[in-house]
Amino acid sequence: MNHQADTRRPLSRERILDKAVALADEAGIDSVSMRNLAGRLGVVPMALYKHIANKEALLDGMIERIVSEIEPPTRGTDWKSGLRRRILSARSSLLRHPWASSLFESRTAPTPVVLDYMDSIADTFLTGGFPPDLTHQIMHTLGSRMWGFTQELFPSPPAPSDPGVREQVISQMAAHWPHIVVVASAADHTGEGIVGAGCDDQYEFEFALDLLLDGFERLRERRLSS
Amino acid sequence: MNHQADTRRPLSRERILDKAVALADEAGIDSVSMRNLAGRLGVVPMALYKHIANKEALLDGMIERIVSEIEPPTRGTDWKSGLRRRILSARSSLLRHPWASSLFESRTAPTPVVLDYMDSIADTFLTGGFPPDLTHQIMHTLGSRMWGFTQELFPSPPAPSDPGVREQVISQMAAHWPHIVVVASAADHTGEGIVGAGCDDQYEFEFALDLLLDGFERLRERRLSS
DNA sequence: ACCTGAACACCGTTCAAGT
DNA sequence: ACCTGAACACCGTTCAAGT
Repeated sequence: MNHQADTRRPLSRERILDKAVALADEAGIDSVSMRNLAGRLGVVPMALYKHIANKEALLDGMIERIVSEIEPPTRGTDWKSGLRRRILSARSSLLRHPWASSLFESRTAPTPVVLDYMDSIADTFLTGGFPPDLTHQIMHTLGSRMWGFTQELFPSPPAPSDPGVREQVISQMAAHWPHIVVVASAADHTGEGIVGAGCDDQYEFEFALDLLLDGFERLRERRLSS
Repeated sequence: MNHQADTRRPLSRERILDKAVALADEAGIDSVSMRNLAGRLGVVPMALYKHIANKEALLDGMIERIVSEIEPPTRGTDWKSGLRRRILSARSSLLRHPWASSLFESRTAPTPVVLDYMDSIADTFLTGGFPPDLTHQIMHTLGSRMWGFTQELFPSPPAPSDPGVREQVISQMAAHWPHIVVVASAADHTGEGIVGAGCDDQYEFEFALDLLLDGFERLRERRLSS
């Protein structure tokens, strides 16, 4: 038994979720299997099933842990800065656990904790003067950015450390996809301008978030004035 | 052999991908396993490995099929309407295969076909007068909407067909999450206004897309005039 | 009440062998 | 050159049995 299993403490939902999150942080989400997790807890796989219905429930429980870390809404601010702050808090919560955003994407049914968060976001808009139908549309528009993440579909290859090799990779890419290379090299807010290195995810996230929030504000003004 | 395997035709990458797409359409992406797929082709699992490196390569090949269905760029239009048209074409391509967007989300490394598409999107912006750094930022902002989909994180439970039961579910939800119910019921562009039924995904997608495109245009004007 | 052992029906992938 | 058989190291989950 090389995982120092603590067989004295009894198993519990809490202890299982703690270990699941720790295991995912340490070895990636793929290593969170019922069997492996049980092994880490010094227990036979079936022992888990007395505390957690099945694997889906385990994953939902892990999501719950992440969502619980998000800052509660701050009262007394305008909708825009309050929301901005809260979403950036959700983001930092997600960033602490690199597996979290892909797990989020894979879930289909929302749990109560997830609904609580969405309810409070809806409340922020409604209280901020957005009519319900507009709130509906802009919440769809916000999408996963409500949880502080975006799908990273743009290629950011692990840039080779050797500058010569890197140069070569870039020129090979440029032969096939010249516009991608131009655009990828133009992330000049870090002052580097190198493919796969000059892109600051936090900057990009806030850029997109602010574009959306400004867009929402404009729609709200248009509604209120008509 | 109840899957009418055609043992006369030789196996090929094309034939494997055809069957994989058909299998996913018919039985869901989870049923696309190397073993099950091989069975449908009347062949032993290992036979696939002579034509496709591994499961990852199979999934990448399936993505390729989807991306190939997207309309090529139309020359002679302004960047905005050309892009809008192309993205909506990507969307209809994705909608033909319900498993496609979640498969997209799961991929990490872009294939050449994927890079081709992104290169042509970048080209559209650059040719349309966007400087490279702004193009970089707005392509991040566009995110998965470039491919015609958004994560559906808003709860849309399968609405019970019985109106009485439905009424009851809604009032139970309203007890815990009143704002969600208000907002979900407000999708009045279909004239229904019922949770889980009144929401038109295509309308929501176009709403969000247009908000983004308008935002991009405004940023471009600001740059050009400064 | 809580944990265990053995089993079932699956995975992706390897290796050496067949034709 | 292309396909096969057997095996390895895994999955999630069931059931009946132990303490």
